[in-house]
Amino acid sequence: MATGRTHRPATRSRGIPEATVARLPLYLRALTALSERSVPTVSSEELAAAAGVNSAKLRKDFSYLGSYGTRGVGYDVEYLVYQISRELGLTQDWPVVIVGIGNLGAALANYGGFASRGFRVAALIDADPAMAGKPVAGIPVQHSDDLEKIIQDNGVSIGVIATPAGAAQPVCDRLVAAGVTSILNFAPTVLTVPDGVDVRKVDLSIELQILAFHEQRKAGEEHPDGAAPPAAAREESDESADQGPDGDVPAVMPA
Amino acid sequence: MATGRTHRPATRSRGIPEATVARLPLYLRALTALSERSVPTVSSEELAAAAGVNSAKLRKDFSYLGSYGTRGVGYDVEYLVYQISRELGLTQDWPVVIVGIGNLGAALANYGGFASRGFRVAALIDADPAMAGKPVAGIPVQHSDDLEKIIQDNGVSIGVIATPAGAAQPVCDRLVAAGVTSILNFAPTVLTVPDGVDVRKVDLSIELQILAFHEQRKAGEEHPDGAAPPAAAREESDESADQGPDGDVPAVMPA
DNA sequence: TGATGTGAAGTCTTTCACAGCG
DNA sequence: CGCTGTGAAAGACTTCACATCA
Repeated sequence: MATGRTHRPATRSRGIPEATVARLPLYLRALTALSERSVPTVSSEELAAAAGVNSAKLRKDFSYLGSYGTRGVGYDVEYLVYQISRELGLTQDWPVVIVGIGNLGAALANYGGFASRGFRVAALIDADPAMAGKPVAGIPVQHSDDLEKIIQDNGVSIGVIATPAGAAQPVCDRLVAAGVTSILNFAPTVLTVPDGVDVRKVDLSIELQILAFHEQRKAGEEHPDGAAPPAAAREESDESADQGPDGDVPAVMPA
Repeated sequence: MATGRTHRPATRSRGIPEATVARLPLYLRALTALSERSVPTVSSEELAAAAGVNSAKLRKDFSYLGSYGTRGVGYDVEYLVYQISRELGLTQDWPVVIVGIGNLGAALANYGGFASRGFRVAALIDADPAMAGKPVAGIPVQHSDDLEKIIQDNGVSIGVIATPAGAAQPVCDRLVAAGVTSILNFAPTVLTVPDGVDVRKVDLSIELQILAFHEQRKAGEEHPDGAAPPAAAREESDESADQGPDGDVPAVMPA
């Protein structure tokens, strides 16, 4: 998931497994929906279904947080929402900067889910002087010359990189030097950061390639030519989360 | 709601571990960069560094594909590019539809990495009649009434959902019914699909929350001192470190 | 000689299955 | 009685370390 390139070992966080941390937002979303419907309690079974995981996993996950349920009853929705929010650090405000206000950066700036939970777009930064001052999603774009000052003035510790691949590492370096310790990278490139800095990547291209891999398999197994199909051609489904790096590769095809 | 959730057994595809599949695109990207620089061969060490993984992992990953290296020398770049491309199914054309042409959908449509590698945006679909006919990224948006026909006419098996959360499941259902078997979901919601359909999700909000979790820990563990110094990125102790002080204020929850 | 390929060991994650509490 | 919480078992993934071979 993240952290310095210098392969960091198991980054267990305060005893909570990374896999569990990655699911907490999922649970939180499901719980929030229940909360809005004024549902008072949920069983692990119900909540698990809503979050798309199995109930044993969910209970195990929650066990890392503490014993927040009631046997024979389930979990108190409001209480759990609060506990998970706190665990995730969402009870505080996180100013975020987005660097690279192109199509994607602008879409991210406009994305509602951003501001929704503790995250606040503190500034938009772009290297193009022509963009400076132009408002995007109601926020004026600032020039990257002022990146360091912007980070410091706003106490930003989370940065989102939505620049072209080539600009990503330099931007990353500047963000880190200015004090950013968490980066969400949308550029199709691997970022190198010092220890203590977390990087998560989101990469359309990688996700598509993974889908293509499975898709190819399905096609191959479905109707195996004219022979008898090996069992049924099913499997997998479910959903997944995760990050994904990489990005650009023309299809070459030597012999 | 068929939650065919009954544990899908395999997490492996054709003997290739899922974790490995997820890294192949990374290797491919690194290899392509080398190829463009006309580098003839790479060692596992070099390639691993470029892809941001460790060399043992990379060698193990490649071992699932076959023995494509030469002892004492390394891997032939062009040959590996081809082998991985083939394994990922990138030697064929994958028509893709994007449903939901809002800020994000439009950004995705414009994203170059899309078309670059075997993936081709076959159609853009939106529910807003006002969008119909309007070209985005040079492709005219079509109305969702015609979704099924569009899927079938173009032989689409991969769909990208960039609609608001509420529309995602219905759109997903229609895509699947029309023949789509792989879905990349950008909507912040859990999709339920029948077995045999793959879903991968990309969720900004979840990624940020995961970062916030770690960020919060850094701040708390830093120097159990006063305020947290920004610039100096402290590192997290690797390994174990089970003990996370984090004596957060025992929270009382909101009623 | 030098780097791959790979059993084996180690670590993390998921799942099972049931004790135990409300 | 129902559902949580959790040891224990199973499984997946990573890392080690070295035999192996070009």
